[in-house]
Amino acid sequence: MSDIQVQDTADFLKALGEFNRLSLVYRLCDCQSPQNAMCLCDCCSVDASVVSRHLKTLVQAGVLKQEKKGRERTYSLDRSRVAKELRELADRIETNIE
Amino acid sequence: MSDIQVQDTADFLKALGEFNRLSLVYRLCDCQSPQNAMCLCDCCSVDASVVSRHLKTLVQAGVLKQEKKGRERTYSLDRSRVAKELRELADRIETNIE
DNA sequence: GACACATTTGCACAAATATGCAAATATAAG
DNA sequence: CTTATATTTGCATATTTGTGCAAATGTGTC
Repeated sequence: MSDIQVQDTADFLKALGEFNRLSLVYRLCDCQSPQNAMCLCDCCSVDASVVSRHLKTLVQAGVLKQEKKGRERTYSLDRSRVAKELRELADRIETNIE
Repeated sequence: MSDIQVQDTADFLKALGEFNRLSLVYRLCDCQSPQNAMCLCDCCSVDASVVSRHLKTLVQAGVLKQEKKGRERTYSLDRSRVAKELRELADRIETNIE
């Protein structure tokens, strides 16, 4: 496994491994439609600018998808992508190479 | 989901979300028997004391199991625990609550 | 264009983190 | 007990990261 692959996976996990960001993810987990940033602010008690930055981090890590809707931007979980990544890691770790 | 549960999961992911620590995990992935710290030093080019600290972090996060063997300490992946945690998260994220 | 609202960015700062080195500790072997 | 080896800890430090506030930007509405 190349260093770059390891780094990519580490970055993906790091994006999820912070309290406020994971709270945002769980919050979006329960939403059927994309949500805008203002709405997502409710779930963590930090400044809107901080939420904006966390959302950006999650988009860059491939956890969220972003859409422009007029003056708002809406966010939704990339459910299949995140689940796939986590399951691949789980499989890799559980498999004891003989 | 309680704040404490979110924090625990975030801490677990954060432990995995660092290059050298994830390298250690992948390295142990390919080992059938527990390895000592000196041996594990090979896989990341940092001081032994740094490896020691990373291993401690991973043990505290429940990723690794530690055993004392004479003057060495050996480490092994808690494969089932890690896989279970990752799969639970994957399931939660993939499931769109109707 | 003027205004309102949503979001991002620049800046400053505190806290957390990763790191290396040297010293301390633990323990096996002689 | 002394020595050698494995690991941890204390300390200093550079870097990264999370945060808030104010200003800037983008965009719809009047």
